[in-house]
Amino acid sequence: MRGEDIEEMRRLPLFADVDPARIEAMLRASFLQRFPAHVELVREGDLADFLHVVVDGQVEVFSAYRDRETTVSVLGAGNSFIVAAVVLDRIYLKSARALTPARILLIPAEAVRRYFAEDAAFARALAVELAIAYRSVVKELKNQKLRSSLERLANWLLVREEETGSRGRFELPFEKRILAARLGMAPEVLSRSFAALASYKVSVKGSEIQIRDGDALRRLAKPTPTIDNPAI
Amino acid sequence: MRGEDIEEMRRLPLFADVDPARIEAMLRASFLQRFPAHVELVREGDLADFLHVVVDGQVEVFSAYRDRETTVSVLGAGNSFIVAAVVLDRIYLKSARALTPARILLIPAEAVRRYFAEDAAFARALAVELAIAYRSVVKELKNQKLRSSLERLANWLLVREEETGSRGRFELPFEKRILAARLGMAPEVLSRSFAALASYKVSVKGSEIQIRDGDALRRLAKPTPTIDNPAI
DNA sequence: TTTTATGGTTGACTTAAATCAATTGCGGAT
DNA sequence: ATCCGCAATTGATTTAAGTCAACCATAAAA
Repeated sequence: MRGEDIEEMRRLPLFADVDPARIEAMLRASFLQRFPAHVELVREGDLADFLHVVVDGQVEVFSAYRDRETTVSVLGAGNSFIVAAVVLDRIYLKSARALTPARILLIPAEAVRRYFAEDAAFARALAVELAIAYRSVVKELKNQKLRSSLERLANWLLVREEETGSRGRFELPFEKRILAARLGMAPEVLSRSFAALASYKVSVKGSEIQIRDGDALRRLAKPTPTIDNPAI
Repeated sequence: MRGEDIEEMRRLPLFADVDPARIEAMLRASFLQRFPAHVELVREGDLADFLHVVVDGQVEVFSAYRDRETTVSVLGAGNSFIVAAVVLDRIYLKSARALTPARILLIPAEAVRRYFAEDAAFARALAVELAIAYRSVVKELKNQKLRSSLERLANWLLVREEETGSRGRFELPFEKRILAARLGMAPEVLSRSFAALASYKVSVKGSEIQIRDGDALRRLAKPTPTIDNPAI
């Protein structure tokens, strides 16, 4: 990996408070690689070989079972994935593919485990990363088990709206069929859910969403921090 | 906490490789408490005050939303819970109640965070604990999103059968309505699913389950390690 | 500009699961 | 042994979501 790239990567939250010399050593063993869209990055069932960090682009994390497939999350710049499999030296539980052309930082699993064992600050950073990841999956599980499709969509829209600056309109960050898989419904159900949200003053024109009555949508969505607040 | 209790607790996986003096200090600040059945141990939304470890008895971890409620997991001796909330100093995402009379080890959150910051071995033990917990929630999310009720029940039975020594018969470890909530279905659906499994040679008599044709059940369940193997 | 491929929408229908209501079964208390 | 209370089951029905098929919209390629 090149010096300037290393400079860019060392600020990742993964390396918070870690001795710079150690970060440097880890990064020197790593690869910053470009992938075209649609490429499979990791395959469920394989032994974890690299810790992945999305530098730019979008990555879809998904899982297939029999003839079904579901999207677990869609990651953007700064997100790392498959940390748990790397730390435990286990197989991947999920697959991942590039949704757009993407740059991914690949840190060899064996290096991650070595520094995890040697460097207390890095072990703590990983623990914090894992704790956050754990909580977000728990929220997602509750979202799935406790809500209908329409409620999941309504809440997703509210979170997105907030994340994009609460200006009452925003672009979908990816295709609707990906959103449908992410929210755990068939694409047709997503279409109909959007149609149903018209009566709550939500307009959809292609990938452009407009929320013309946030309060009405919130009354439907009934958001709760222990599912919807990504910061807690 | 009493000396003999401390002796019993220091062998917990949470304390693997941690300096005995530090374990002792942490345990001296802790409480080993008895709770009667049905008591609420932690409430979703409260700030995490203690790391909980089940010493004996059963604990149901659940979450309520609007007029619905779902069981996230049922824990037994040796399991710790709400590790992530304690490490991050955040609110609980889930509630917990004693399902049976239970003894719980309560380690003050503030002590956990102090030793997490000071003791590298403890930080690592927590990271491993979190990584394992993370992976089990991911499996559960996939189980929910990719399988029907009947498939979830069939796979749960196979896992249980294996865990109890593969002898073709075992007892349900808790009430059927808890199992229904755990598997994400209404109690009536569980009843009907059990009835449907009769044609796969599964007999149910109260809480006694008999699997008379494991292969037939496996053909229906189609278990996959990345959802069903608790060891990976 | 037309063609073509693909994503998205809509309609009709099926299936899975939840709900409501009425019993039944069972274990503990008396 | 009998009663009580709750869990579990069963039946009838509703509702949510998935499926299949046709069609429409849009954007890239010819």
